[in-house]
Amino acid sequence: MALSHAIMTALLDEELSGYDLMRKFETSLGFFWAASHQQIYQELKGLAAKGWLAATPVPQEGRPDKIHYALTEQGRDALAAWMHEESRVKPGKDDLFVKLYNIGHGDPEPVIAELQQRKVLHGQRLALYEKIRDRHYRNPETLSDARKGIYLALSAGIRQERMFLDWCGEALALLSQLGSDQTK
Amino acid sequence: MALSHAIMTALLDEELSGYDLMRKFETSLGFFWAASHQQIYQELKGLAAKGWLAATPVPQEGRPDKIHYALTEQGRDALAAWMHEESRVKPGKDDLFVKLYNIGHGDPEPVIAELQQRKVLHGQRLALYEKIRDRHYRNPETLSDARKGIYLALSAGIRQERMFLDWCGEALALLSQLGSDQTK
DNA sequence: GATTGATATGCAAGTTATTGCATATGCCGT
DNA sequence: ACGGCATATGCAATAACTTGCATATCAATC
Repeated sequence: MALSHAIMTALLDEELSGYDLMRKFETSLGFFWAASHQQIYQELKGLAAKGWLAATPVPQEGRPDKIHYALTEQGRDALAAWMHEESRVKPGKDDLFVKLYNIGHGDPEPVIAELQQRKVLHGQRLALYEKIRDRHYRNPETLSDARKGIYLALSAGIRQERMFLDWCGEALALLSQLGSDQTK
Repeated sequence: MALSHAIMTALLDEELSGYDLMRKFETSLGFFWAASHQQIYQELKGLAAKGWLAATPVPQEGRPDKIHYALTEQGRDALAAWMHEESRVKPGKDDLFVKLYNIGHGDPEPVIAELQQRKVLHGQRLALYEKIRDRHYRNPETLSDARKGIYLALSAGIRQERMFLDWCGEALALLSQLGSDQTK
């Protein structure tokens, strides 16, 4: 249950609403942690009930009222304690790899098509991440401690996208041969 | 629900028991799809009930009886149809990246320690995967279609491990500076 | 004028995955 | 003799996550 800790981490320096958090998870945090708005709102309630977050309703005009969440002392302590626990890793899951295992037993076309889509997708993401790095994280050594951590997460994202992009190239090259000398 | 399809893919060429599958998921298939034995046994029951797998009890002496599962015609059809569906991707989740975001607000020691562990882990995995590649997948172009797919999955694994290993190096280099000029 | 999209939060039901336990036998080492 | 490990399958409870729906207002677009 580390979604709670990801949320608390996002609240280290600023108060945010569920909606704000949702957008954070769609962009920066989302590079390595996916969460839907339903999950976030539920988790926020749970964390507030536990006393790790403090909820403050913020009335608004012209748009729906929102609720600001802030880290409490207890929340900070819990987060600090969590830093000493062993990290949990859930490897990703991707149908495409299962399909690759399957490719000898049927039409390889859909897999090739998907690989081409992925190549485009990862190319776009790579460009985006590199843009962010070039704008805000030019010289990693000179960054503040907090920003060094963020830079490293970004760097992992960049490396991953580039890796996947290269691999798409290899896969398409190898499978195009296969596509051509197959009878079907 | 693509675990079912991963299982069926493993049964394309051979009958296997739940236990056999479990070991496959711990090794080769496990490179990109994680599943516990509880999940596998449950899924097998479901697939047999659906008619996609045929279960055959195999009495044994000296050890517990087992159940062999084989793909049925229906199962093959379902798998072929699934190949045309859009792939689902679940990105992985890793506490370590959340902790990196957190690193400006406390003791960076545990994160550095974990990075060192990861470096070793990914180094070992990389060596293992490369050994397999060098033994069985030397010349990708000359492989059969089915094995080309498996080679590509392996190649992705190798690239990922190498990428992560390199990144660990970058992270440790950057964070060692941080560790030294911090007062605490 | 009507649809779409952004803002903002939430319930309910279902699926998927994890954790912990349970059983039963045989082999291997000490 | 006894503990631990491999073989082999499974149940039950909980946690985590997805899917579909619901509400309400304002701004912008067609």
